[in-house]
Amino acid sequence: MESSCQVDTALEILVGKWKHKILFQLINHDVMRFNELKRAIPGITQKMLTSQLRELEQNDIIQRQVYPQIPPKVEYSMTPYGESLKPLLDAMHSWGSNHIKHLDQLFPQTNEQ
Amino acid sequence: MESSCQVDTALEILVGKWKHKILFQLINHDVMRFNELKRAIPGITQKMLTSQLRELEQNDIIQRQVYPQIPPKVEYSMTPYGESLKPLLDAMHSWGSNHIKHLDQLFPQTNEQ
DNA sequence: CGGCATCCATGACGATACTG
DNA sequence: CAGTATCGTCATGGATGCCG
Repeated sequence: MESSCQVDTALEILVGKWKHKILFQLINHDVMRFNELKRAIPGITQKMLTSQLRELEQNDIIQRQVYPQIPPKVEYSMTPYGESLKPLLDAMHSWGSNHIKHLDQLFPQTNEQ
Repeated sequence: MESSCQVDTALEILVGKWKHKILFQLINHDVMRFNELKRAIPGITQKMLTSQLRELEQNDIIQRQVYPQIPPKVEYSMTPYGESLKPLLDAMHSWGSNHIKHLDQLFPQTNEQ
């Protein structure tokens, strides 16, 4: 286990343009259905939502509960283990917010989105 | 300043397959020259190293010191502000390491690299 | 030594249509 | 409702060559 950089491991869970947004929703809502997530994350396509959910599920970050009925019903929620990501996400959010301010001090003119 | 997700901001500093490896080196070495970094990060190309260093510099994470001499000498180091990333990187590394173990418990057979 | 310019491969991501 | 399948696009990253 080369300890050089398990940062990659953590990053792989979070990058992808959508994963952390999905997690943000699930952390704050406990349980959400597929379309509920889709509605909550503007711009995401079914394809992306599906694939990202699958990856998060495979990493035991979220869990998927299927109700075999018509119409189908699928619920997503954080796993207990997945909750361990919250402090990290909070820390990143916090650092990110501060970074915006920092850049603002450095370049007062520019407006970074 | 929509607070929905400044996680992106933090991620943008760290993703890119190389940025956090560069930071890892600079955090542990104080000052490094261009080729020193290149040697320390197996597989990286000049192009990538250059571009990533530029981006980190623009975000005030690292600083670049040029010595106008022949042959050229350029030194890179963390900025004081850049040091504020260290706790975050440590937390990510720590979580990542633990995640490897966690996956190992879930899927004892598989060997994730 | 420390770059920059150019070209190219890959895969992440998006748009759209179809299905149980 | 919650997907799968297919196709297209574009940014990221890689290989190579030239330069002060």
